[in-house]
Amino acid sequence: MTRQIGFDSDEVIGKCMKQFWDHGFEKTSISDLEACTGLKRTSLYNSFGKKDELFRTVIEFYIDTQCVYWTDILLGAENLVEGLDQLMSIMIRDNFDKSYPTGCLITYSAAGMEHHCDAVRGAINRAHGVMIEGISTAIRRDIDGGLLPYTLDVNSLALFILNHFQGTMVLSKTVGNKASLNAVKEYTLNLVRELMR
Amino acid sequence: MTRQIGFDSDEVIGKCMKQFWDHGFEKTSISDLEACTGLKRTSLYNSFGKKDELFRTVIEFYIDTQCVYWTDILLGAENLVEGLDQLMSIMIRDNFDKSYPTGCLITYSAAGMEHHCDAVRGAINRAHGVMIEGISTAIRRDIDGGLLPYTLDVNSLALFILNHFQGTMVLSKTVGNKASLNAVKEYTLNLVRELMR
DNA sequence: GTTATAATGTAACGATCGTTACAAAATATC
DNA sequence: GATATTTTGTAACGATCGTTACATTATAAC
Repeated sequence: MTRQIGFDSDEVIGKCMKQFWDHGFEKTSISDLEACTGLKRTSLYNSFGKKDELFRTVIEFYIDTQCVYWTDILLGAENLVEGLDQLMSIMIRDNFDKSYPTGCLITYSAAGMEHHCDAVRGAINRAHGVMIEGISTAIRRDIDGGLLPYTLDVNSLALFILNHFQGTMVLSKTVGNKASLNAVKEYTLNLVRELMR
Repeated sequence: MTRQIGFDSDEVIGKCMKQFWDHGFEKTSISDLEACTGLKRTSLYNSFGKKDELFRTVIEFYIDTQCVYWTDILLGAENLVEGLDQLMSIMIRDNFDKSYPTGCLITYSAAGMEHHCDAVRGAINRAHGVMIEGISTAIRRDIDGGLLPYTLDVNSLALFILNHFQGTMVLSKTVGNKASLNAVKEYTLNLVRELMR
């Protein structure tokens, strides 16, 4: 009975995500979003609401793709150390892959936490929650397998690892050097290995 | 021969610093700076140049006060572990002190690195450099004192510690909880303690 | 007190921002 | 093919942005 929408929603969200990821919320204008999606602002507003709401949708999309991509690597490995090694290597590699934005959309957004509306702040917190949950699952699996002591505080170790991730996402903006970040990686890996004895 | 300036320069820079620290570069308008300093835009432009240039000056001021405040704590302690323990505790405490902005001006600015001009990017890098230098000095002191092995790679350990700092500055925006961040701190401290054996 | 110089105050500039009103074009149902 | 409905395109809205031109006020040197 009516005209059908002429674009794939996920594809558009993906393009917006890349734009926000690259330039941040403030520095991405509606005109930028028009340019990167090929759509007119009216279509964007009709389908995704205001800039705030679109950004929230973008973060959810980021969680469903990027965060899940990361936790899948972590959980696809034999054990925590193996998974961390792979994941951190990939994070560093991707940060120097010019075809993708540097850093992390969530890290960037969390740094400007106060400027966002409740819904966006909720999404940012959810992203951290997803990462913590993925890491915690990997830790618990190793505890159950007898690789890590059952006395270990899962939450705080998971937060330590997330702390490392966030730090690396910041440093990859200033340290233009893969080797240095890989050296940092080794320290964190060694720490986890120590826990296994 | 001419009218004298009617304000203390450092005091004004300090007020601008707090504003940028709290709200970031983009979200701080010239009107905001007028409001927080009590000066008119003309005076700000006359004394400090354009927004970019003022921001650069603010970052230098941040280095000379905040970064030096941190490295002084690190170097004022008996050894690296002691210094790190004190410094991290103070960082966490200050992040929850409502009378001061949360997080770190440099972390925030580094996250949006690409949007800044060359001069500002240079200042951000210099800030990281100052921190690395401070940490490295503390490490070398322990090596010289026989507390740490002389085979230790100073640069990468310093970067690992800075990585931890940056992570914590990000997480303090989402983790509204001192105890969690202190638990993370303990992991990093234990790692450094392990290096001493 | 006159004069030169610089700080301050007022007001506006053009540009860009997010958002919306409204007309035009397109398509599924009848 | 006519009708209803929704997407698209055009254009503008008011607000705010960083910046500047210019008049005014204040002060040091003569």
